[in-house]
This record gives sequence, C-alpha cells and structure tokens, in this order.
Amino acid sequence: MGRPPCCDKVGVKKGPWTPEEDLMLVSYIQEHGAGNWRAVPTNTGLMRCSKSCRLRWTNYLRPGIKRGNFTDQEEKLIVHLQALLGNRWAAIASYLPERTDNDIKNYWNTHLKKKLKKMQAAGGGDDGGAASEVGGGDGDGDGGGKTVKATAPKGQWERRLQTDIHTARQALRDALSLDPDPSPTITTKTAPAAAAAPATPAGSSAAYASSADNIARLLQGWIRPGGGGKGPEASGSTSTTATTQQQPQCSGEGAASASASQSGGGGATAAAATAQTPEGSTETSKMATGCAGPAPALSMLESWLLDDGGMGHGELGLMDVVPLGDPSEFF
DNA sequence: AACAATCTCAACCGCCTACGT
DNA sequence: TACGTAGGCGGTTGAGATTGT
Repeated sequence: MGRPPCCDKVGVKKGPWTPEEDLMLVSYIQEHGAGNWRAVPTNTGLMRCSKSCRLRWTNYLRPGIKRGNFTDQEEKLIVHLQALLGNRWAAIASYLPERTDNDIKNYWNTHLKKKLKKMQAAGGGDDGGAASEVGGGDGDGDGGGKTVKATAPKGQWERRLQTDIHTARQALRDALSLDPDPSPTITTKTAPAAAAAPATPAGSSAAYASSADNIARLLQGWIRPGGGGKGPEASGSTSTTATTQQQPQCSGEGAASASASQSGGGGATAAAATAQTPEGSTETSKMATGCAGPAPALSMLESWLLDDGGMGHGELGLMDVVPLGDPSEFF
C-alpha cells in the first residue's frame, strides 16, 4: 500500500546490458548482497527495472555459472528431469547448480526438443521412456508447474516436492543405468567453438563476452574465500522458494557461505559440510560446487544413488538432509 | 562476396505466490 | 481480512551470429 510500483516503465532502459551497467550492478551487490532488488536501481542509478537487475544477476553475472557446452550427462539429466517434472526449469536447474534455468530452458527449446523428436521419429533412442513421454507433449509435458503451483496448497506443494525428488531419483537411476555411451548424437554444432573457448558463450558477441569474463574475474576478486558472509548470498537472498539464485557458488569460494546461509532455515548441515571443503581438496568438493570439468553434479548423484542402494532409507535420508525445495543443497 | 535461412541466447512480458501494510 | 508490492517462474521474442547457397 502506498508503495510505488516496481517499474513505472518510464525512463526504464531496456535491451542488452552494457559492461558498465554490469559493473555497477556487481559492485552494488558486492556491497549490499543480492536481494532487495527494488532498491538496486535506486541505489545504483541504473535505469533498469528491478526485475531486470535480478535477472541479469541470476542469469549472467552470478558467480559459478557455467555456459555453453552441455555435457552428455547434463543432457540426460535434463531430459529425464523434464520428463518427470515438466517445464519446471527452476526445479530442474536446482539439479544442475552451475546452470541457470534460463540456460536450461533455452537448451531444451533449441536442442533437446529437436533431438528427442528426431529420436522418436527414428523409433526411439537411448532415452526411450523419457523421450516418449516428452515427445507426447512436445516438451510441454504435464504443464505441471503453473497448474499445480496455482492450485496446490503449501502442504500439498511440499508433498509434491517429495514426490518430485522421489521420481527424480528414479529418473537419475535410469539415466545412470543407461548406456553411458556418450553418443555423438548429442553433440552440438557449437561444440567446436565452445571447445576452443569453453568459458565464453558459444556464438554471440565475443567482444562482450570478454567483458563478461572481466566481470567474472572481478567477482572472483571480491568473493571472500571461506565465505565470511560478505558475499551476495550472505545477506540478501530471499528464501521462500528454491531458485537458481541460491545455488552454491563456483570454486568453493562462495560455496561455503552460500550453503551456510541457505541452510539457515533448516537442516542441510550435511550438504553444507560437503560444500565447505576447501577448493580442490577433493574431487567431490569440486564437483559439488559445479566447477569441475564436464561432469559436475553427476558424481554426487551417483554416490547419492549408490549410497542408499534401495529406496528405503535413502528417501528418508534425502528428505532429512535436503531442505524442501532446494535439492541442490544435496550437492 | 553477397544474400538468405537458420540458430542461439539474452532479455522482456505476464502471471502467480508470498509477504508486508 | 483485504489490498498491494516484490520476487520468482515459465513462455516468448528479437537481435546478432552462424551456416548454407
């Protein structure tokens, strides 16, 4: 009441962000942390809508984001999770900590949908079940997200989440038990370029990409090792839902603080402890923070699956350890 | 070399839910 | 309790890059 709307649409700049704007945003978040997005344009002088600032941060500037070059395993994960969860990209992204929901969504729409269609047309591929499910709705799946979200009360939502995690586990089990065959059908045409310069987005605006890299370096500079709580995750992030913005940060630098602050509400201590392992101390920690090479989260998933052997205690354990709504904690 | 077609992905839009007043 | 805003999510779009002719 009485508050002005978020974006009055007057004098709000649109379109691509400039490196200068990025820097303004980054330095603001450096000081104040991510969150309270409404205050960002006001305090930074950015002529951007608060939503735009949040989006820019979560999809592009946030540390720990991996771009381009989806691995075979990532693809499989996405395919299976999409088949199970529908187009709930944020939920799917929580299983791929270093990918943004936007990235996954784009990748699905541009690559995977076609591939699955092709596979289906060819009489099924290595992703049999998932592919057929997905193909049925042309990737729009059950349309689950909105409908359910809109109608399910909180308790139901939590139950649904449990079910999601359950089904996701089964899917992962399937995916992992499938022939690991890194079939070349999955290669993308941008692969060569990306292989040459893995850290930059394949394709567009190389010049700007280098700016983004600079910003990334800047970010690395200001994120305190050990996560003293100064990082963006320490103060700002809202916590009502599981979103990509709360994923562990890259290289373990921000990860510890991220996990620590994320777990604020509930348990998740185990996950946090894992993430707090100093960078490079173990392979697991690297993978857990999503900053290893090509197969980041999956080893964790594998151990998770292998861990419980049967669904029995595993399910319970998972629910105990992973705060509802943020399965990525588990990584 | 020039043009057209296709692809990629960053960003916007609108809707929904949670939360504050 | 009602109302309004902020934050979050998924769908869609359009500019730029890439590939094919």
